[in-house]
Amino acid sequence: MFLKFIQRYRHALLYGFSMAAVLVLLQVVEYRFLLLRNSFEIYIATIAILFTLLGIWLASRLMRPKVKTQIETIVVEKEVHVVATPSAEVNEAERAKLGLSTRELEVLVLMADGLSNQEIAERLFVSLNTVKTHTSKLFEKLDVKRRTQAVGKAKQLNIIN
Amino acid sequence: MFLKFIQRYRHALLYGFSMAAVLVLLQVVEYRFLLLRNSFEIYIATIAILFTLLGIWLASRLMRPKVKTQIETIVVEKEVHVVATPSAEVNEAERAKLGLSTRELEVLVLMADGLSNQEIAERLFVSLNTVKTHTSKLFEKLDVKRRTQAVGKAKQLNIIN
DNA sequence: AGCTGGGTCATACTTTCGGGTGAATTTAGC
DNA sequence: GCTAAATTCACCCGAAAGTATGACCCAGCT
Repeated sequence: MFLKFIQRYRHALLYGFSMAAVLVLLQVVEYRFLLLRNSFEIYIATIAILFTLLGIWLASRLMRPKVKTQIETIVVEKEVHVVATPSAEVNEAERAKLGLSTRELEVLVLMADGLSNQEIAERLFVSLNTVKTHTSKLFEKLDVKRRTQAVGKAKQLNIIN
Repeated sequence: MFLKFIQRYRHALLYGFSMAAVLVLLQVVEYRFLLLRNSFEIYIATIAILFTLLGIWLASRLMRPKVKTQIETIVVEKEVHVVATPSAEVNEAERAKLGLSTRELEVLVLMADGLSNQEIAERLFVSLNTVKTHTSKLFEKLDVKRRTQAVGKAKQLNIIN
């Protein structure tokens, strides 16, 4: 838990600590070297440059490894699939765990096929408003905000497909 | 000559001017707001944060992907592997076949994570309108009408994981 | 009979999407 | 240098999605 947090936000944390360290360091030496020579500007400029470099470093750190992490996590997911899913069973377990009703599940499936609410409504012979109600509850139960996320999460949990 | 120099190092110059401007600005207001409240640290921290952001921006400007040609040449090699590769390689072949640009692919990936256009815009440091343009072209190239379908098709084609 | 959960529908409102169009700027390739 | 593709951004507009709230019906349970 805690370790994972550190792992995940290690760069941000490191940045924070660096910032603190630099500030402390600069304050220690400020009286003897900088302010004596009436060079407040140099002091600020130093900080500016330092933190610009830090920003550049941060950016290069944060932008790269994203793809890698995704791939790795997905590999894990796939291993799970192999070990424990004959598809239709986990399906039911997860569905029950989340408290999804049959109707909501139907909507979810059609949603995953990329149908619009209107199309889902026509397919299920209900009104558009009804579909919206279902999707709303669906999002609530799946703890997501958008249909794209709902589909993603549902697939990940093996509720559908 | 001189114009070309400006053209080429426009970002660096802009950075320099920004830095100067911020310093001046901060010095103008420092006496009334900051030092009055005995918050020298806040002053420094503000500068640090500002220039960190500037650094990040600079980095994302300067080290942006210029790899288009490389990718396309590599694609040829990787098509050889296509038969026997499950994830990351088929990726490239299909991407090239559909003519998806790097930026479009980035948008696609974030879209598959269930982010809204606004969130994607913030993540990529571009405007909402730009993201919309990308999604439009994506839908066209993937021959779909909605983002849900785009994500589904992309996953099916192994363009994204 | 009363309560509960699922399903249905509505109205009103806000936000997000997506289409269409045009345009400036960069970059790569010729 | 010129061209083509890529990237960026803007404005408008209509459609779709999503939120909030309330209401009605019905089957099953207590």
